[in-house]
Amino acid sequence: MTDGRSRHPGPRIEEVARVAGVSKSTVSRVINGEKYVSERSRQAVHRAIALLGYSPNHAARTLAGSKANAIALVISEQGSRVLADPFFAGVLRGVHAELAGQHVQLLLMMNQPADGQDQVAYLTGGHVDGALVVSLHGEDPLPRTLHETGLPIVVGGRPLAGGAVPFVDSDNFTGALEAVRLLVSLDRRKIATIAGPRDMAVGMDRLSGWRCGLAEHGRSVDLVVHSDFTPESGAGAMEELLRRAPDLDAVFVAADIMALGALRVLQARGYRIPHDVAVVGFDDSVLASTAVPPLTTVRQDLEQFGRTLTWRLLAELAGEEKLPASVLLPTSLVRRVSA
Amino acid sequence: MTDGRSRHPGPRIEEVARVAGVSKSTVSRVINGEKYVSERSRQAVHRAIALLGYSPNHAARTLAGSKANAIALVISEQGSRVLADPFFAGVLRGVHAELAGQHVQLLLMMNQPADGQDQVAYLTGGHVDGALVVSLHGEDPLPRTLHETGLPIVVGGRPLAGGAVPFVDSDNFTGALEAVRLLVSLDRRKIATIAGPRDMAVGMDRLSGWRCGLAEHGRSVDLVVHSDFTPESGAGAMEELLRRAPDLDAVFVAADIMALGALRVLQARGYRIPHDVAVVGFDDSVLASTAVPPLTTVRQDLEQFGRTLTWRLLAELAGEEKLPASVLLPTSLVRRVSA
DNA sequence: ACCGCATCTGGGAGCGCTCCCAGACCCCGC
DNA sequence: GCGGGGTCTGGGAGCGCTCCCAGATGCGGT
Repeated sequence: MTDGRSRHPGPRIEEVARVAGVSKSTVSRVINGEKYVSERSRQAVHRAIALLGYSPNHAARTLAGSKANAIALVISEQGSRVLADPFFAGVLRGVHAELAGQHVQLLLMMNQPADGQDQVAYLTGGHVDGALVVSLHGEDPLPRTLHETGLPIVVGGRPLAGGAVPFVDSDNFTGALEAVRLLVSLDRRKIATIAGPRDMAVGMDRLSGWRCGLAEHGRSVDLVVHSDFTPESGAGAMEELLRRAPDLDAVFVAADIMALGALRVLQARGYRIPHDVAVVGFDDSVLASTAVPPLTTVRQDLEQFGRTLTWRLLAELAGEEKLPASVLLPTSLVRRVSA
Repeated sequence: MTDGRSRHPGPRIEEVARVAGVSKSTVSRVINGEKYVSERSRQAVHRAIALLGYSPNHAARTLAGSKANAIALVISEQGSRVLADPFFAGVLRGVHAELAGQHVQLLLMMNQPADGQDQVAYLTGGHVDGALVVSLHGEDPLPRTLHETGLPIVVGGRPLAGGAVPFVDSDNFTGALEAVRLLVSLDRRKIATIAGPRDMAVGMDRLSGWRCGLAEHGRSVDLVVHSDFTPESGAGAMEELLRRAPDLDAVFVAADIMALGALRVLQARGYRIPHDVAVVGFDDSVLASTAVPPLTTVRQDLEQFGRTLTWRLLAELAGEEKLPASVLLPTSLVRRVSA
């Protein structure tokens, strides 16, 4: 059962050419969308392709041509930090959608601690035309390293490790800012935050938004506890906040998953939500709508994230000019019960 | 910045041959681990490869050879059912680990409703040597379709759509069985279950385990409500169970994520856990340890799942004989507070 | 001594494309 | 009329490998 399908199945370009009554050069031009092909030939080729069910051989194109017709999706799990799951599938769906009909293969690579050098070598070795690097750990050196080799890359999530690496990210700052503005408009006086870790841009940007939102109303920005995107640490952070300010009346939590822990602690302490303490999360994950009470949160569109990431890379590969160095995607406040 | 890296960077096989003082045929043999190469030549080639930093050109190997040196990871999201996220990243990590050092590219494809036929054509078109099909929807026809074309595939999760398609799955049946045995040993008299949907093998297998566990003690297997792996539906199912049997004293919930909803309903109704009602979940997701109270659950090792999936496919591609048609991976009970 | 077989080696065809070059044809301006 | 473009076309080299074939060498059995 292992094979039976011989060498390379299906018709070759030669055959398409014969059926279409043109040369294989012309067929190649049609496939690659070049100009200088008459409408007549183009039609004939398309008909022949459809008739024969022709699909170009990827390896041959890559070998003969000057591009690899493939991009890599690199998932960089720097250190022990594990990729946040919900994030992943959503983005992936977007990437795939954007790639549809592009004759571009999507190669998957995970950056395991061991194979740092190998991976760079592989990526810059001409196997791919560019890479999408999804790295939640902001100081991961990989994006910069790759960018410096000249390989076109786009990073998902703002890299902290500087350089002029193009990236796509959700507008975490503005999302947080609007969350705070909502809390202010609800007349909350003492607004705390449970922030993400300091070495992740996503955490820091949300923290900045919170700070700005308070600063623009002349409020104090003291009530910050850093945490690490797990429910336990969210609970721990909430406990500390309550110790420091038992009379707080609002918390902006930098991730729904942490908000779950915070909610639990608040309720255990007898705070009513949102009456005593208003809570706003971030992400609008599946957890938000099913929390008790349902969580008001900041939504980011992960599929859009993936699409944009891919679009940006493909545009660069297509040689487009004047591309934005980076893109911030809008977030939106989803109002539920907790605030 | 778009290029500068010329056609195909790095040394060719010819150059390795020159440096090693052998012919390129011999280098090729070494790379592919063929026999009939003297130890002397082998060493020389390895040294030359290391010296030059040579890495074989994937496209050329594929074009010249009779295999594609790539496998596909197909994520089949049949219908509107969205791939369960936590599942995904874990499995992926395992797949990648198993592939390390194998000179095999991992291609990612998602089966979007639109492109069913294209995808089959692509997969059977010689671009890949085999495929890993991860499909949570048991009646998805894709695994069977692919298998019938003769393309070597392994399915992650037992397919319901019959055929003799090789698969790897967690031993959901035994996991559920042991969960029930635990509940029985705790002297619970009225053990209900919140099951998964009927069209997913993962749901049905866990249900069977529950049934068997009760049957072996002559208990009734009436208290079943089907649900769909979301917290809301878990809550709804719990409500219905309580309506039917307010005096139940244990629930086996077929997924942690549903257990969250069930826990909430039980507590809202004033049931103490585990005192009044014991709850056992499944998956040991991150949610389980942080639930209140921490959830006793059945653990499946997702990374192992991915590794096994990949191992099975690679073994088949290597022409290994006597491979098991399918593999069930052990699960283990994780005892926490809820039961 | 011979033949066989297993072991090791190099040469060269060719995988299916893309890209370059040369040429045919047209329409324009002078 | 003729030259200089732009448009369209086909032929063929060659991308970097693998695989086949032919040959060279060694070692056993008869």
